[in-house]
Amino acid sequence: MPEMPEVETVRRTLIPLVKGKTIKKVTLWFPKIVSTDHDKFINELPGKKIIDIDRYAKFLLIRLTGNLTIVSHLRMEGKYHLTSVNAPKDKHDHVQFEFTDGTALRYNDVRKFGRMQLVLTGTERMTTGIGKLGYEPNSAEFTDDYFIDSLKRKKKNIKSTLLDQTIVAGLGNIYVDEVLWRTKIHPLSAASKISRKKVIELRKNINDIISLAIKMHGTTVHTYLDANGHSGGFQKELKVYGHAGEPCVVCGTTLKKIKVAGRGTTFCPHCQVIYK
DNA sequence: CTGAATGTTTTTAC
DNA sequence: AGTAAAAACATTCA
Repeated sequence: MPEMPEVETVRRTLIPLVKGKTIKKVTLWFPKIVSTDHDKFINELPGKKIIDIDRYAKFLLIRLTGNLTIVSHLRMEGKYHLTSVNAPKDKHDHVQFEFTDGTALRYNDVRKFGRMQLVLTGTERMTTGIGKLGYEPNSAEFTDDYFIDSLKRKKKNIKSTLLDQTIVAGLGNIYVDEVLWRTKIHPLSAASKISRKKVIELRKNINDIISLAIKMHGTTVHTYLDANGHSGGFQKELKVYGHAGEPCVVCGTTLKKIKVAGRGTTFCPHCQVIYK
């Protein structure tokens, strides 16, 4: 489902639904979603209260009393929704957090790719793979110098580089295509060969597009919905993703779709320059 | 039937 | 050893 703007939208819509609620019981209908100890997940959560929800890149961090944090990654299709405890279970509801007030937070995921981990608050970077991530767009650490220097040492193409999360964390397939189109860089360009000037422009566009997408509550292109079941608004702003075969809005050239890093990649063969 | 779909992790291959 | 490409995960839809 989601890249950083969608996860941020989920975070914002989820907080008013669950903050302050106390967990009464946890049910794992599809236990594999939880990749830490299942008994601990079921036994340690009852009695704990949800204090807040944070986010790093595409990871949600559900903060609980008792110094506990549930690290939740929605991967491709994960969704949260609040129901009454006795509402019928959807075919793809996999985890339920039942609260003391009779409501329940359910995790629904058609493809079952999403994962949750229960960790001690403060240890997330050590225990969950968040430690391998690069900086977030719009963070103080994501500077021109850092970005220029990081791209210089990469040996692969720019699309794969932006997707792998180790330099910038939070972009996914949709926003990478959009950002590269806006910066007029061909997705197969060697990351290390892009000029300093273009890298600076690229960083600005990453920041701008992510900010705008968050403002518009994310992008719904497949099945993404926020915690209230609402779709995003940024799909109206997409210029290349999902528009293969249509004319480029800048030059009119037919947008082309290829495969890069195993992912569908749409770009304008005329506007986007290849650096190699 | 075949392939592709918002993503990460694991395996394989240099 | 470290990087990068490929496969795996599971389901639905065109």
